[in-house]
Amino acid sequence: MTNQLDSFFGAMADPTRRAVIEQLASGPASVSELHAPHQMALPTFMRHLRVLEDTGIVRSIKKGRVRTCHIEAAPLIEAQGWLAWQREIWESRLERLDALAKSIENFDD
Amino acid sequence: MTNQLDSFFGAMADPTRRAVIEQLASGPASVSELHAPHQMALPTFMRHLRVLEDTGIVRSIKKGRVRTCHIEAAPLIEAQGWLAWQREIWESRLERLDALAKSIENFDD
DNA sequence: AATATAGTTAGCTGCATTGCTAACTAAATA
DNA sequence: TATTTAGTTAGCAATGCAGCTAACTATATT
Repeated sequence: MTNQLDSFFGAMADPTRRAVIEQLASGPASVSELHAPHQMALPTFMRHLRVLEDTGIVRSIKKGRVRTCHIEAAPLIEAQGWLAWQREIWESRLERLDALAKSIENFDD
Repeated sequence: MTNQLDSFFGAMADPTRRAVIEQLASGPASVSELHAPHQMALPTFMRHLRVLEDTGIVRSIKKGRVRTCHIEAAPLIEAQGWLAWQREIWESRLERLDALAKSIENFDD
């Protein structure tokens, strides 16, 4: 019952992790480059990175002593799809309500 | 620095809460109706509802002894927008890379 | 060979979250 | 008026999460 969405939304709940996504959206980066903008200690930051990797949002390859990270599209697209789906349902419902309201208005004629 | 997105994604990280959203997408419901599909004790469930309300995803009105909940579009739309924005950035980057790859291919001519 | 750099592992702390039960209020129904 | 129903409040226990430091490995650089 526990969806992929669980870990995805959990991962995105943290501003540090969202910032990492934003940075990676414009291209791959090393751990140090990703860490630079953030105040926190490196091990703490690494934990955030690992959450993103465990969720499949980020992948990385280590070459020499540098680990390069890049974004993985699928989970973000899936989450976006879920939100779009929800939205579709409630918007179509609102349209029906709207149509109902209009049909009631017509009683005035 | 703590965005609206923080609490939104945090709220959506829980499957119970996502189920509530799914249920509410097809129309308003009372607390009992929302609680019915879930095993957990009512006070526990109420806490989930409150998280959703605090985040602004759900609103509710109490009439008599019944509290009726309904969905609030704005936060979901905002989150969807954030995801779409990220996607746009990395997709345009991938397109540029693709164009670059093609221009390199042309050296064969 | 010595040093600096990049990342990693282990382990501690404090706070938030998620579950529970018990006991309560307020409104509807019999 | 007594009882049932709907929701709420208070408080406890277990767990998870986010932060830290200290100490370590492996790769470049001088």
